[in-house]
Amino acid sequence: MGITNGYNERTQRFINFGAVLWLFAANLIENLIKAMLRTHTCGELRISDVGKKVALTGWVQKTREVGPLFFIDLRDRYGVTQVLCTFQKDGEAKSEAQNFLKSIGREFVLKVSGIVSERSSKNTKIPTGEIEITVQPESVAQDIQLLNASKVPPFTIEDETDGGDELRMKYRYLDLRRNVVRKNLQLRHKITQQTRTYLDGLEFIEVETPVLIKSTPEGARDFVVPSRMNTGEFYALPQSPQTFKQLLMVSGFDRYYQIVKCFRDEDLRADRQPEFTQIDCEMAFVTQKDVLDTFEGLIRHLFKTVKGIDIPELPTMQYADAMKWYGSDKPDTRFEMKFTELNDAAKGKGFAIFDSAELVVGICAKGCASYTRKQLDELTDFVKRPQVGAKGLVYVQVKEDGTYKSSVDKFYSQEDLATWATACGATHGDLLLILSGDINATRKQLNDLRLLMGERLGLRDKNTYAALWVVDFPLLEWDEETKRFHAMHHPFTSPKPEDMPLLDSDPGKVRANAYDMVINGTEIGGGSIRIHDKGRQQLMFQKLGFTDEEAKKQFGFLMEAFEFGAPPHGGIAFGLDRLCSIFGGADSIRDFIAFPKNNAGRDVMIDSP
RNA sequence: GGUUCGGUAGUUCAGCUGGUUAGAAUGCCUGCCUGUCACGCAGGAGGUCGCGGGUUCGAGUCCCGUCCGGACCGCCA
Repeated sequence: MGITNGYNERTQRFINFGAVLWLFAANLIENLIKAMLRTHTCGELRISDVGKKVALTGWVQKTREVGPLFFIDLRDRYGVTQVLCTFQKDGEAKSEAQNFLKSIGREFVLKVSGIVSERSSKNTKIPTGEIEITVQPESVAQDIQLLNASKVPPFTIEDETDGGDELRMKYRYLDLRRNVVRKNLQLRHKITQQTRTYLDGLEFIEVETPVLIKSTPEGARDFVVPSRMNTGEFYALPQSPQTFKQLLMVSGFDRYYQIVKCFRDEDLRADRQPEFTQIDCEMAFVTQKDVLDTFEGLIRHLFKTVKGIDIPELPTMQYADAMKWYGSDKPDTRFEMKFTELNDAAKGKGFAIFDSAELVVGICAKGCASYTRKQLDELTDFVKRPQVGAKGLVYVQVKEDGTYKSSVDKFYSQEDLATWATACGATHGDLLLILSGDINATRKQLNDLRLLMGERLGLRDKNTYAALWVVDFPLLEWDEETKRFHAMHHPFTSPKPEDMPLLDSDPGKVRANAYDMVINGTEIGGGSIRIHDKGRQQLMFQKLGFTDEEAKKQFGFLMEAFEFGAPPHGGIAFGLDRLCSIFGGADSIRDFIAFPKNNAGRDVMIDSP
């Protein structure tokens, strides 16, 4: 039922009440329609409504004049309805009504009153295509009411707009009139609404936390807000409500969530905005498994209710395996093309580059043996770009006749190459692509190449979804710049108890009770089981290089709270914008945000900052 | 901070090795058209080739600088 249907059905029944009342009723409708701006939306009238007197409002999508026929496509967010006014063809000068209609331009705002009629020529492409609203030429002045004129819009308000990104951002309010962008925001609405439904069903409570808080030393740069009442002092905007949600656990809220804006003052990307929205969640008295189960449930619920898709149970992958097999902590598992490490097979044959490499690792691109020299050079150029940073690329073509052709034939026999091919699972017609060098850098480079090949081979279909958990992240990460360890997730993440002894001897090896949810190669959410013990939290701060004083100044409130009966707890936060873009099949999150910022963090519409 | 691609009509773009008056599509304006719906047909208007400098007989085109936009690297606990 449409938003205005209630009135109309009642009225319509009234009309049919009896012949005696007919005139009275017709009069009443006439007056009601005059008083109301609209009785229906532009998307709801059907063949069954023929004969009704209605009033519609909306924007002029387009006008068409075909001899004495004058068509107007009237658009609102519900759809498009055609309006028709038929003039007599008498060869006389144009009537006032005709001139008025001709003066109506795109995006003018109209109220149109008229009779729903069956079209003599129907349009099967739109839901309202069987009907049109007819207006008599002599009543145009009363029935087509100009509510507001419009300048000619700078780009077409159509699904396939002619407008470029820059212009669309400057006139974002016009861009938002387009179906595609509006649908993205409706998708976002549905995701947040279903998130609330799911979490509410599990006794989660949505609690708002403050936006003016204090600066944190670790993590991204903070946005800062000067305080008028405390001269020279500043608030920071939250990068996440992390400490507050943990305090809510201490308060006994037990299950909290919040769909909340967060702020990070870092450079932007297609999937990164300085202000973004998280689905922020925390639970008390839970193990890691409880958290994973609960939020795997959320994501399955969203796929089901929003996309109508039943996704399979989420596999779990160790961080170490993700790095080894995919060279990334957010593997795109829509396709295999796993890494094969070739150190044993490739070293010791006199090829200095491989011999001196920490890692020799390859992937098998199915059916790509026929790549030309030019295509292979292109791949080499790709990995040698500064953004990827490889020194070179070794390839092995497994020819259809079972012979091997490689860029390192000088050093390796056909038998050597056969060993590689077998290890990589390559058969006739496949192409091995091999990189070597420092272990972390090489994995990262091969990851870039793997994603490129996946793209080329059409293995990254936007309508296919592969979700998984990546678990057992390292607790700490060495920072070359500051020459110290810092928290990979955040300083409140609990180490795995069995790895605690390593904290002194080999801190980089300590694993954390931390996990990410990854969909199609995008990190969609991440969280951890937290430390809830003051002593252990203090120890963590020490390991991170905080003095006791600094720790107390920064996080004294949290550690003091831990002294008042903090329950074991853990949680997760999802990036709502990214989730929306994945559900919408887009690479950029910008079209899922009503008013996004550009590459330079600028809002070009309001011209700020 | 860096890499890279782009900036030409209202808009999206083409414009070769530097060479006459810078083109197309679409939008806009005018006229015609009795069933259009990406209507059709005929005509018309519309340009500081982002900006500044340089090379040259001559620059939209080449060079340098700069501004703006996109993608990426660094960064993003």
